[in-house]
Amino acid sequence: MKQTKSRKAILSILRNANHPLTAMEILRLDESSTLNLSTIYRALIAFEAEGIIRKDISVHSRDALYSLKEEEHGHIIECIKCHKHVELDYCPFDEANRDIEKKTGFAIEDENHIIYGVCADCRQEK
Amino acid sequence: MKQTKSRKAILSILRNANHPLTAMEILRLDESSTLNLSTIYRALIAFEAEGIIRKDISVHSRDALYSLKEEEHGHIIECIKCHKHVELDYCPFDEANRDIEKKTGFAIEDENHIIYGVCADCRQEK
DNA sequence: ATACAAATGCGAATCATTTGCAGTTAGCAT
DNA sequence: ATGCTAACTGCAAATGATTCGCATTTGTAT
Repeated sequence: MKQTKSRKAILSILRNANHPLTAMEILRLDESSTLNLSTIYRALIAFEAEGIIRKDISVHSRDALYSLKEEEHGHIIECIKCHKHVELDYCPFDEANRDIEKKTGFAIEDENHIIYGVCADCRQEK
Repeated sequence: MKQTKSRKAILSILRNANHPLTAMEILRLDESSTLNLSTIYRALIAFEAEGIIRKDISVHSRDALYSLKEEEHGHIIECIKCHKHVELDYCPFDEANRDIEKKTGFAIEDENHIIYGVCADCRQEK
């Protein structure tokens, strides 16, 4: 995989953002305005194949979200009523994932970083 | 919400299938060949709003998967290399989800029915 | 420096999903 | 039963994120 200016810029944008980004957001966050959408998509595909980044798709929107993979990861909890996001700074699924690995032989990647639920506020309104 | 022939047919197809379906698959599984894709999509949106069905989107394909919500639910484990699907007939996240609920006040919906990993075969090939 | 595979930019193609609109129904009230 | 109306449907066209073809450029190994 070649180290190009575009790819460095994309990684840097992902690194600086503290939340997952869409391809379009990466385009807009590029200060030099030199990135091309196709290039971004192709780079993201390459990064994902390398295991450098993660791709998430929220059920409520059509576009994919990309974020750097880091050793420690948390999760985003999204309210299915008001779409509010709350961050969880640890992974509560480690144990369950190890259990699945034992039972299925799969090496679980824990790629589902968006957890859905109804937040306390929306629960009360009911 | 009106009970129409189309909607009954769609629910019946979802009920008979023992795995999540795309809108196109529902169309093809309609024996009477009377369903229309737009109708299917609109019905699925309505069902989802009612909380009757669940919508999943795999990171590796472009189309959404729909399945009836049932009291007991399992998960699909998808290999990120060969895209093979394996079904898990129970939910390994109950405990973790209860933990998140306690910590955040969210009522977790456990909507991520697709779990990603690398299957035993693909792990060996490496 | 040279060479060649990999990456890029542009526009055009894909294709699941949505939408507009005119015609049809379910289901409630009379 | 009958009528009414909002909800539903069918069709074709629009949408919009993502992908692709191809000619050109660039990174890096030799």
